[in-house]
Amino acid sequence: MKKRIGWELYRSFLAVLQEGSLSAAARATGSTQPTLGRHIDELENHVGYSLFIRSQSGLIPTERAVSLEKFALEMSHLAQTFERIALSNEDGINGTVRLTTSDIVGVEVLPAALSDLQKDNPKIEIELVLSDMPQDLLNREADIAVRMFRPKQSQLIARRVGTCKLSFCASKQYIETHVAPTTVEELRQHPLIGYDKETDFIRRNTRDLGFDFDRNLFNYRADSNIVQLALIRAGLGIGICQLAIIERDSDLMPLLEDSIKLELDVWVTMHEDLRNSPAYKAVFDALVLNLDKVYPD
Amino acid sequence: MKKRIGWELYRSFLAVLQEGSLSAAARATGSTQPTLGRHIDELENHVGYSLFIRSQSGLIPTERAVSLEKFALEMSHLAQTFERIALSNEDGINGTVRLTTSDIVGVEVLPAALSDLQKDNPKIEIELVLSDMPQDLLNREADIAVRMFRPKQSQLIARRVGTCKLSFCASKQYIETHVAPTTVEELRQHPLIGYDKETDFIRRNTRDLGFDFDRNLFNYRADSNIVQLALIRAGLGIGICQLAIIERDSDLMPLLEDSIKLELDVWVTMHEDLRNSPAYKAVFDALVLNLDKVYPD
DNA sequence: TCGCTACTATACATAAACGTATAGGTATAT
DNA sequence: ATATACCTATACGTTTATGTATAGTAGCGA
Repeated sequence: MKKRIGWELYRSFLAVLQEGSLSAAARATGSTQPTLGRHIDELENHVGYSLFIRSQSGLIPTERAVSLEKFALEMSHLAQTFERIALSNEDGINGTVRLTTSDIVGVEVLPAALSDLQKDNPKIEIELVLSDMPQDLLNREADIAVRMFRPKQSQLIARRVGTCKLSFCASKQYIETHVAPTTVEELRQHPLIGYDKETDFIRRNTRDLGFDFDRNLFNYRADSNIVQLALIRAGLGIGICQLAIIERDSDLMPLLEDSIKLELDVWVTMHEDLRNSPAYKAVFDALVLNLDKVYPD
Repeated sequence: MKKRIGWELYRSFLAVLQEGSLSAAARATGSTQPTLGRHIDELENHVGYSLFIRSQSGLIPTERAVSLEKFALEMSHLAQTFERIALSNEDGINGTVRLTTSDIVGVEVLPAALSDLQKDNPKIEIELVLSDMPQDLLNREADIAVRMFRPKQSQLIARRVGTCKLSFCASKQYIETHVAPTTVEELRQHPLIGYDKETDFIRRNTRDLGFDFDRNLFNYRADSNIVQLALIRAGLGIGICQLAIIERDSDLMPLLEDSIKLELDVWVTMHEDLRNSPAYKAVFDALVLNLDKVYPD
């Protein structure tokens, strides 16, 4: 009531919450344990109740502390963005840009797509956040996102770069030791690799696919697409993968290529606040250019 | 590059930017002019360039400073939200809730709709922000919004509470001294009150209205709906107003009530982060309940 | 059981941040 | 012209915040 809470307290609060102890938070922030302790104390007697219970193994957040974390976290994202934008020079394209994509795109597609960019603008640093959450950009966890759906938020600049086709596939080794299926029905004779949890995204996109998908169909289940791909590559069975990835890997063979009509739009998205910063624009443009080749319409 | 920018600096930066001078910012933050000056200095030699040019009339922000303002501003909104949520008590519904609505709803409708709430929960404090921006909630400028369109952001909890019908109307005094129009065509004989700038919102909602709207049609133009209403009440002519408001004001008479088929959905919206805070929930529920009566389907 | 390594809490000296006071400058009004 | 009301910049003493050092406690592995 008396005075406003100092913003440094939010920062310390978040650090302790994330690191789990005053000492660890001190290491992470470059401060010291007593200082962090004092900050937490100050914050606590500001709000009037306990935010952490002290223990020998660290500070355990109370329920209310957890419920406040997201605000401090967003502040931290904004502070980072502020710093990065402030430090990105106007003449000469440089700075750190944070990308977020699905795991599979981050591992299989982006490195190649970004190599040109690195050549042209060696001073740009890229941070890659693998995640499927649609809200990373709004929370400022990332600056630019590559996503398989159209973003809904009006605060975002979005560009559609192409179509991502999916297909069944297996490793060459698997094909050589098994009889390749020629119809969808024959798939049931094979060990199948697929998802575990049915997400909204999967539900939406498998609805009008022609045949029913169900997690019980799969012999190997994994929610991570890179894990699925690793299983396919190991020759354990047949799975679904982006055609673009299959074609670039001589060890993978597409199967029943025309049987599955699953095409996803590929979008590159950026927060509109970053439009005027040349580094972000350069990365955005490079992604649009290169992903357009990877995912032709 | 060496150390992170202290979060207090962002706060001071924002204050100076908003207040226009070190001294004013000092007054606003409860700090002092030398301290603010030092903070700005520190921030500047952190980023490596000048953020303000010092003058006798205060500090004038450079272009880059302006481009950084939004991040500090959002941080400030989050800090405020943190504080308010932290201080809102769990047992006993209290705390400060910030509402945003259009000016006309804020002035004509909300006070009555909130009176019940105030009776039941005298400890809740309401701050009212009059604005038409759809993004106030995302920027954390407000906690709950009453809007005439469906919010697009998935991070928001939205509830449709009813339909807002619009109608032509005039003051009783005007009707008594003029011949009331009986057809749309006769409207042209009368002084009309309407908008000045054609916003997206107006364009969308007047498209399939039957007759062309154009700002040149209006003899009195104002973008603010409360101003339009004031002009109508003053008996200057015929304008458009919410039927709910017309019916509650015995001085206003609806005209050609069936000629204009313009119905807007009324939505109450809240950031999902606030769902668990009882004060916000109470206000949200009260708004849904009371606006449902004001705007029946 | 002993030693090692976590951790928090406290004490104390120091360095950093701060506020007060003041100088100096520039408008605007009297 | 002179007074007033702004503003920034600088100097200086003081408070405040911080880091170092240490004590005390719990857990873990040899």
